[in-house]
Amino acid sequence: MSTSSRPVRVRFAPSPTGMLHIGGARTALFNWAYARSQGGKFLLRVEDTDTERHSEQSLQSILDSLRWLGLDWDEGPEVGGEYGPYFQSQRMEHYQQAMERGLQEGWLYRCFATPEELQRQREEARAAKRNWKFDPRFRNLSAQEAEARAQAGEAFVLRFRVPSGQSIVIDDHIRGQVVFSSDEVEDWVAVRPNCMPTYNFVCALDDAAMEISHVIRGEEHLVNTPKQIMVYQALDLEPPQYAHVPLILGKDGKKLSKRTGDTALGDYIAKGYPAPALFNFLCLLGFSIDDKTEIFSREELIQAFDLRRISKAGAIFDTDKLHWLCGDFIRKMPLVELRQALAPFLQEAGLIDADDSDSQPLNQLVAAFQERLSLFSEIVPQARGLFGEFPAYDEKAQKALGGDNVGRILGLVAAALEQESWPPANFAGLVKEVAAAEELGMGKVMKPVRAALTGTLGGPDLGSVLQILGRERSLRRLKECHLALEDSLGQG
RNA sequence: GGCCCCAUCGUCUAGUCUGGCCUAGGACAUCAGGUUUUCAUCCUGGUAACAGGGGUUCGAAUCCCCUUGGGGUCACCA
Repeated sequence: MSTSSRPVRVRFAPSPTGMLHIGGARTALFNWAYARSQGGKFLLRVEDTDTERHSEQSLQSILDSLRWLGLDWDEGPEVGGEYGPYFQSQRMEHYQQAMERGLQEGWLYRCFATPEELQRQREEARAAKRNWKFDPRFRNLSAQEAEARAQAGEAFVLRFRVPSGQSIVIDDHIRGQVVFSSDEVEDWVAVRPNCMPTYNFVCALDDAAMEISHVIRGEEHLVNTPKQIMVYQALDLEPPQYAHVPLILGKDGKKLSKRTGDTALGDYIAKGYPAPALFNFLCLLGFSIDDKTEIFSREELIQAFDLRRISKAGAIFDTDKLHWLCGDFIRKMPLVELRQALAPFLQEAGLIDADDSDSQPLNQLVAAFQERLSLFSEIVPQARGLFGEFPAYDEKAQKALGGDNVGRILGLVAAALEQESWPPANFAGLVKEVAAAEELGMGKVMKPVRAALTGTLGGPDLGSVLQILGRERSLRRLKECHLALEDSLGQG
């Protein structure tokens, strides 16, 4: 059967050695989108052949991250499937068979060179500015001798016998035709001395066993592809189709790394990035629906997804645009949802009680800041000044409070406010009256009032601020500020 | 260094396969105005790119070659 007519089966194959990387998340996303757009299957396979490094905790956090992004898998951990197991550490029998076959058919051979020897050879070659491939001494050792040395207990690895003089052609969906010469490929290690197979070997073996039709992965794997294709050829199987996605770059133009910002999806979750915004943004990195569409839903993506619309060049992770997108999502969220998203951050900061998810002040806070947030966590410093203790006056506020008659004005506003029912029906009108009586512009009154109320000059309209603060706290802040100013006047 | 990939505004990109509709479109950022009691939002407008050089062609951002630049990779990691 030709690969093009095979049912679409794609996989994301994380190695549970840490949190899910942003790049990995996007790769998973593209795989998912392709499967969903083609009516195929999206599977997860855990690459845990390096027993030293993998951890259950990493796996859980990776699965959580994928779920958070809304990437559901049809086969894999926790859901099973017909092609399992989906943990490489549980697939040893499969690999064992292939090893034996490879040894028998001669495309795998035992290499007895020690790591130290190889290391030395590499260094020598580097010093002599020579290219070094591998130690060829064992490539043509007779089967009997190799067998004998193995029997004698000598440690060995299994190397893949790379044929010489061949062209390996990859018809990449994104990159077009890429040709490698087999002469450039070393006799790579397929099986470690402890019998654990290595990545390139199991990857091909499992992709074949799981009938993966399309391998969609990061461009850093492009150079591995010839090795994997050779495994298919040795097994007399047809390789899958490939699509190598460009890398996500940091501000420095290099592969995104911790140096230049958060690289783990978990970091973004913790900081309160809205999931649909991050989902959308990840798509925009290296993919476009058309010349205009910036914001789209999962359904619209599935509808429009096409491997041909993935670009070839690497993309810098543009946090400015991400923040804009997040803010846009937040502005469009129904208030109830936004409140639910914000509540955990406020609770964590001790600004609301665990059972307070629907109080009036909270609802007003949410409404007042909806258009001022780009991340959920940004509500915390804002709420702190309104729900918590009065924050210190910032520089601009101090300046606003330093004008002539400010103390007097605050007193007037406070007095007028005290006469009003609560919440005041028309606070702006009230301020206007005070301003008119004092023959001042409205701003001359609003500014100091705002400063007295919030300690700063920016923020939601004061009508909302009053409601969030409540009558008692509002009046207290105004009066305290008023008194402080009168005092300093009296003294000075 | 070898091999491989890539190259449009500062950034993400459309346009490239199937040359002409491109006086190169959109978005973010930025700048300037407007709305608003401040901030934010919102609206309007501006600045800003086909890396360079050769070809091919009536015509090239688009095809070919070279140069330059950037990236990836060279493990008993994945």
